[in-house]
Amino acid sequence: MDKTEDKSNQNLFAQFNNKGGRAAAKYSQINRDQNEPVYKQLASILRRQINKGELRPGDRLPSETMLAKEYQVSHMTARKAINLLAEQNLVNSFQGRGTFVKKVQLGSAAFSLHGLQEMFTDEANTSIKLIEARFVYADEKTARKLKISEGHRCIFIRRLLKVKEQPILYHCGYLIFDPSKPVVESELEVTVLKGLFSGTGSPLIKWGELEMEAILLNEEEAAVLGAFLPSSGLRLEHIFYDYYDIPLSWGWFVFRKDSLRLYTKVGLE
Amino acid sequence: MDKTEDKSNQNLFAQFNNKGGRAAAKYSQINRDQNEPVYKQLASILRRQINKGELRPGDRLPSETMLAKEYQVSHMTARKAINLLAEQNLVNSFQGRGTFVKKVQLGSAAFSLHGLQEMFTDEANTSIKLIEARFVYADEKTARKLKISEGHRCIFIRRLLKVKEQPILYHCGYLIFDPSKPVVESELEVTVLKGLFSGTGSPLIKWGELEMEAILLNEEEAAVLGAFLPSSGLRLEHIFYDYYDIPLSWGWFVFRKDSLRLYTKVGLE
DNA sequence: AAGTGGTCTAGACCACTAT
DNA sequence: TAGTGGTCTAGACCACTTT
Repeated sequence: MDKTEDKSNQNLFAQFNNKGGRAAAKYSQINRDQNEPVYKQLASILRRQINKGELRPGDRLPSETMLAKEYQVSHMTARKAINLLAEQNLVNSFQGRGTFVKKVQLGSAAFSLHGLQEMFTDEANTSIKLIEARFVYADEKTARKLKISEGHRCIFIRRLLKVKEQPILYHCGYLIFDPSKPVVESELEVTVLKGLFSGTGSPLIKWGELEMEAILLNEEEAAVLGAFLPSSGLRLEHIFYDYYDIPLSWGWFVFRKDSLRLYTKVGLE
Repeated sequence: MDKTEDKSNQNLFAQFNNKGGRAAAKYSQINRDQNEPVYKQLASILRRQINKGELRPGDRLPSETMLAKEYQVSHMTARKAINLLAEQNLVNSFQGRGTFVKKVQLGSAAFSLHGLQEMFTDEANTSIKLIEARFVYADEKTARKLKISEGHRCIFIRRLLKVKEQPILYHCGYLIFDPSKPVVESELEVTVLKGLFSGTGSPLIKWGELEMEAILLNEEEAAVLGAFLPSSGLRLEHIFYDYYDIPLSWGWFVFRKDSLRLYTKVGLE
């Protein structure tokens, strides 16, 4: 049956398989006395089989019914194990056809800003300096980004984050001036920046748009960040919206190219 | 009971709530005749409540038991709805305490390379030109990246991706020369690049490491990509590993700053 | 002790795909 | 028609937190 399907590409990877097929299952069993949930154990077993090459990209996993029978678990538990692997981008399920091991996909890679969050955790060595905060009237671009009319009153702020006295991150932003919105005052506080990343910040923000791009640092940015010219950097632009979907603030973070590491993995290791 | 918990921050958002508490539930019910699964319907109802501000960041969702009772579904179905919201980064669950609406977290944002995948889908307008492919002996850096000894024989390739005759992406890479590995020949084919992104490529790759950084284009890169100097760009470095966790290839993609858009959203909209 | 999320089951039924 | 994934249930039990 599906034994033949397993055999079809076996030759290329013969070195990985001592027995082939489902004999491999015999080596790892579910341990009910263990604290780890059964579905996680089963997911680990399957992940290990993928890692070893016993299950290769394109291969079909044993059906949920088969897994349930083999490992003495219920259908729902077997499903949960497979769903876990699906969440981890290792397999794909197709109704009526089966579940298949994914090939490595560069397009599924994602660079997280988690590392940025960590910059703020080391509180003892982190300081944020408010360089400037002043009233301005919105120019054309600001008005467009914040969906206000040109000339509307705004607050423009510039801040610099230092870690161990090294300048790391330069932040500029425009806040709509509206005395009825408490976010305006609190946005000036240094804690808010940290809160934005770690999630302890203002609950007035419902959502935000982010865009990252490579830039040439301008003179001001280079000076503030202690970089030479010409020099490249990363610019992270953000617009935050409130619960009416009305923009609250628009701004951008500028990083020296060496102060933000964007690293990720694809596939399984 | 939890009604009091709801009230605690109500004042700030009074304008969003007509009744407050679970009266809101009465407006949306589960429709069993519909094709959409019950758990997705319930997740949508809760998502809508978050979107409207009836459930705000920090608020506790009704317990799974309550949801099950209110919407006449089983415990497991209510859980599945909540898990869906958790996957979408909207809520957090804590055993023994409850499930809470998340605050917007910049650190949880992630920039996907999905857009890159799309560059290759428009096959009619896409062409890949092999600029160079030649044998080289690994220098110190190449040897380190590929975990081989200096002087090991490699193949160095340079390729250019054009979309509608516009140069978009410049790819350089080193492949370990090993006649027994079929990946070497196939890596030279243009289809492989596309496959890497869309997942139809070599199943010999088990995993890969990726790093993105901002760069100043050098003369060669600027010339190939049709950019002026000085000019910034993005560099995506990659190392791919086989099923023995041995490096297969090392290389990098270079983009003009305007040809790769890294955009994402946080929170809910 | 009561309430919360988390796990697991055994069985039912459905939608889809292969044959 | 048989096999696949996908949904749903009613009830059991567990681990944890709050009161």
